[in-house]
Amino acid sequence: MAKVTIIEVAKHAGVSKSTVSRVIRGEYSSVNPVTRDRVMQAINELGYEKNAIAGSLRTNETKMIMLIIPDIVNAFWPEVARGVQDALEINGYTMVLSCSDWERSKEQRLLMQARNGLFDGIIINPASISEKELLDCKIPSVILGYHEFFPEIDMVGNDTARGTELVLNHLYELGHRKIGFICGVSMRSTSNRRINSYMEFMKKKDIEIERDYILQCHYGQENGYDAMKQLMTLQEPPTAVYAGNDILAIGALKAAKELGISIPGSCSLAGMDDIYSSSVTSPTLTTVAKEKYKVGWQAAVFLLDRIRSKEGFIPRKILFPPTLVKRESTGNI
Amino acid sequence: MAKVTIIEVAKHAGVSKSTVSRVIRGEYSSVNPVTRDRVMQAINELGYEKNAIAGSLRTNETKMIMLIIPDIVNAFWPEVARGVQDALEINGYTMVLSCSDWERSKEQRLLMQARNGLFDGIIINPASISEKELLDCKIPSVILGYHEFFPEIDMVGNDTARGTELVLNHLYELGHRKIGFICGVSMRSTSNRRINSYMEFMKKKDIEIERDYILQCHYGQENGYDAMKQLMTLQEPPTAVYAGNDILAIGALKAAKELGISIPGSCSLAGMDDIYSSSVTSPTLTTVAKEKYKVGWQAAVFLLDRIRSKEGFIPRKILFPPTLVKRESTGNI
DNA sequence: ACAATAAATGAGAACGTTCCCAATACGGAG
DNA sequence: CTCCGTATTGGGAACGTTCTCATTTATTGT
Repeated sequence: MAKVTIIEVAKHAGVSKSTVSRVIRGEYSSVNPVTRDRVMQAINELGYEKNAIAGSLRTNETKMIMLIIPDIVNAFWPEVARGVQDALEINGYTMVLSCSDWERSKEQRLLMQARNGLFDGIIINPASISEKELLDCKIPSVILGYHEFFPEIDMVGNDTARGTELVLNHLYELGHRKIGFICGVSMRSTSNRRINSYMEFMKKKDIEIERDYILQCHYGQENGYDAMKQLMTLQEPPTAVYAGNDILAIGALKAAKELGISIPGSCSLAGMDDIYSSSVTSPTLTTVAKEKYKVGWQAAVFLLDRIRSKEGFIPRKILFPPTLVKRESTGNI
Repeated sequence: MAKVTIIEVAKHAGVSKSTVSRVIRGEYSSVNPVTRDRVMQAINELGYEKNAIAGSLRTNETKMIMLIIPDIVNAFWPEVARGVQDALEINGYTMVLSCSDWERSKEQRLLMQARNGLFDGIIINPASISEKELLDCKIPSVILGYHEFFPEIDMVGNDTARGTELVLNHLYELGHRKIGFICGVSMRSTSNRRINSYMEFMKKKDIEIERDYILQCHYGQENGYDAMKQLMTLQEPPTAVYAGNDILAIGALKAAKELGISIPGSCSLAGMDDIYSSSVTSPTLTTVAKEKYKVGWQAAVFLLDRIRSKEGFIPRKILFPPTLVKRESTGNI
């Protein structure tokens, strides 16, 4: 009943605990095959199981990585998490998933745990912490998503600016010039960048920017709904609307239906993220697919890399190019 | 740079490490307020941070709980996970999330980690392991979902049989007697139970069971699509279809559209799970909402309970009653 | 057959806490 | 003034590994 330790195994096999330890850790090269077998047998007979905690105390590594995301319920993150997990797993690491809920206090509490030596690394989509706070953890880390304020840290995300451009260009090519923009506002800088992308595109195409066409709101379906109603009741409503994410677009679609506006007949509509739901509405939504799994995977790869070769890299940044998913909600003017 | 330990804090504050340890653990009752302050100050000045690993080695607890689910990408689980996490968090525990992918080997690997002493408890939706394997871990555990083969272990889930009954009754009351059933097949016993519920209901209502109305398939959208086509091309197609989950229902809806069958005009359609997507299709889908967050929360509560009062409980089982969500896809015959 | 090298093993000190028990200090009662 | 209970503190042994050396045993070349 009392749990069996390496020492008892050693006694039972008639060797020293050092030898048992070597066998456990798979350091076969330096232990005689026949004693190895004897030890193995002792392990099986006694039902020995290694105490990972004790090992970690000595080696200073836990083979566990903490992944901090704002919210698992949000459809985007689970797939990223899967990428992280799969990449870690084949390298013998375990993923620990936690949510910050965009709350500073939770985020800090989680980081604190990491500092306590429980994790060998952190992959985080930062909600409110600063680069300094992260660096202070003295633990290898990788940033998820585009964040301009973390110059020193590895980063992997999606090139949303490029995504915006893809959508706008698609609408432009369909003949649209009056393009509304329902822009989600997040805690960090992402959404302003999107507005910039929009502005730039318009400038590049020599389209005058109509302030009323740009609406900022939170990322909820009802916000998309409200925004769409607002856009459609302008004296001169846009002929196409780009919503900052699919949830907003779904809300917008609902508004259009209520107003009797045919999509894409009277107005084209496009979203971003390519969540599953956007493929089951009627009409199905044109949107931009971001890399999710791949982002998670790459983040894990970067992190493991850092963990293994401690020093002196320059920070690496990867933004994956998103792809346009053309569906039914966009059409010629 | 070298990390500062309890000993250096002790030196710096001019006390013994025992005293520092007491302060760290918040055992304030047995340390003089003034020395306490001195220790606190030393901690701050040196930037001391407790090494959780070392502590765990001694106390034999890590305050970490492993949650094993088949797949985070599946819309159902994230919310359960949130429930677990929130309940654990307020009790000072951390959730570690891992996915088994319904693979026996992964599941076993995860359990093995738990046996290694890394976790104080397990909450699991078992894919392939047996009760014995779980009990062998000698760690408090809770089963997620309905599983008949775990009599000795606490369990919390949804009463899907009741859910099926709710849907069927709803359709019955709308006048439907010819009810098709697209039944998902899972690795474990759940789906057979659903067929039983269906059979029982039909028997209770004195409706003769038409074998052709019952189709078994995997839980993919395309499977729902195929099944619906099959049902609708029978000589005497059903006037209502109940799909085992929303994904199947969405596939079925697509098939109906292609066949020009109006929903709910010519055929009613209902799903189960109440995933977000089922609220954005046209028509929106009638479905059954299961408790997700609550299930996770309750599982965590049970587990903590077990952890705290080691011995001799009888196993507890809770099945939450699901609720019918009436939407547009069901109507009078 | 002997030295030199390589392979296999063992002994014991870390790792940084917590826990048990002994030691000391401080009051108040007798 | 002494004794005893209580409140604080300190000392050192766990906890179960891994790691560094030293030691023993086998192997090779001459």
